[in-house]
Amino acid sequence: MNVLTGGKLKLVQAGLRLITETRSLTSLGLRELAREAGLNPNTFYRHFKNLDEFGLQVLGYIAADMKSGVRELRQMAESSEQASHDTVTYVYHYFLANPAATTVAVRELHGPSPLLRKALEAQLNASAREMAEDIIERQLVNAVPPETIHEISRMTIRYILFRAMDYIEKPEQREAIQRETERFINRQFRGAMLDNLSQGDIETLMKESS
Amino acid sequence: MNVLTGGKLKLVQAGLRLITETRSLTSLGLRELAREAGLNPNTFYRHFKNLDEFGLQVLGYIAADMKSGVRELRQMAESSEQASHDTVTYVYHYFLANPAATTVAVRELHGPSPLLRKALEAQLNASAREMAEDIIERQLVNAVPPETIHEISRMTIRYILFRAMDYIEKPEQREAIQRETERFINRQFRGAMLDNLSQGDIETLMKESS
DNA sequence: TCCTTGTGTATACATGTGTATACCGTCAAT
DNA sequence: ATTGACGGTATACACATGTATACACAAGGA
Repeated sequence: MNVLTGGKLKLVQAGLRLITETRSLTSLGLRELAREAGLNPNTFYRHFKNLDEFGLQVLGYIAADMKSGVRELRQMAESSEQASHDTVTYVYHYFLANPAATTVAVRELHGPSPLLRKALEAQLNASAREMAEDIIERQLVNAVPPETIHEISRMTIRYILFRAMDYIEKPEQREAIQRETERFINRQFRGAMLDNLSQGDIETLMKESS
Repeated sequence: MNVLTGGKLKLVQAGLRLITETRSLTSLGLRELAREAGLNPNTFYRHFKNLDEFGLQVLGYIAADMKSGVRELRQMAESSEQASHDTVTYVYHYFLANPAATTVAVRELHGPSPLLRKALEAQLNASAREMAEDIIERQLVNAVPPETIHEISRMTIRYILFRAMDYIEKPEQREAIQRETERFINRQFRGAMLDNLSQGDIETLMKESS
């Protein structure tokens, strides 16, 4: 049984709630958690060996959740422009719907715990790989070699996560952030098409097209 | 007198030392700090009102230091490729030489304290503005409108900071990270040159050049 | 000379923390 | 019907934390 019930669920939810407010996963206290969950402090031990295990488990659930979310992303899209727009829209909406999970991910990705950092990085790389393979399979940008697509995917995933906090916290900037992210992606891929051209080549190319 | 002396200096240094190890600025304790500094816990109060003020001051010193470092960046560079290479080299070396300051910046940029976050963001935006104005003044990429240069600068600054932790912690990846970052910047600017072209335009352009 | 100011120390207190031990109800299996 | 695991509780302990008050001592100006 992998699903959360009862006290364990309450504790995890309490953790996510606290994190969204002001805290970070690694700074949560056992008593604090129990208090927020409305349980006796010692109940914590019924479900987790210590706080590290708690953190890892929370991360695990978040990862599973995100993964199932991203999987739904495999949709139709005619062009790469279209794809980037759709993807960005979807991902940001996901972040907005799961602010706690997003905050955890952003905070702990550079947080003080090497354990959590490693786990999160693996998770991000997996997402990036999926994204890249999707792009390659659907031949959205076949002018760019696969390895470059993977690299850009990794960058993009991180950039989006980076902007996610602002997206969540500053509603009036959401549209701007989303468009900015789309520009980011498009410039990366378009720029990558010119990777093997020298700067001189590009300058003459630009003059020709004007 | 803006320079740090005696106990105050010791406390700030202790803070930076602790942060580089495992901690984050906002999670530092007053007693912990004093212990690391070899001082009596209450000496802390002689210099700082509370831990928030301590954090802000530390950030202030870091910001001042970084600013003076970045200012030295205004150097000669023939082309934008050359400039991006030089800049990236310099910035990463700076990070390497100031791991504590870098770690603080990365951690707190998305950390739990809104106060520190705001302060850091302002600092980053200032750096990005400087970078953009430098690029514009020296006409390194005059095919791209100023507003776009500013946008790319903001993205770049954040991306570099993002990668800084890996750069510091994984020596064997440093070269790779640096080259990756250069590609990032070049693709952004090259991609931006094509901003006002449709996807069809680009495809024909690519075919012509082959 | 005295007095103030700056810096560091010592002691003390209330509060919060992680953890250990022991107790209790529910419920399913034997 | 008894047993044992599971989830939850109560009490207690040792320790760390932020903070308040009071003391010490050096340097400098009046």
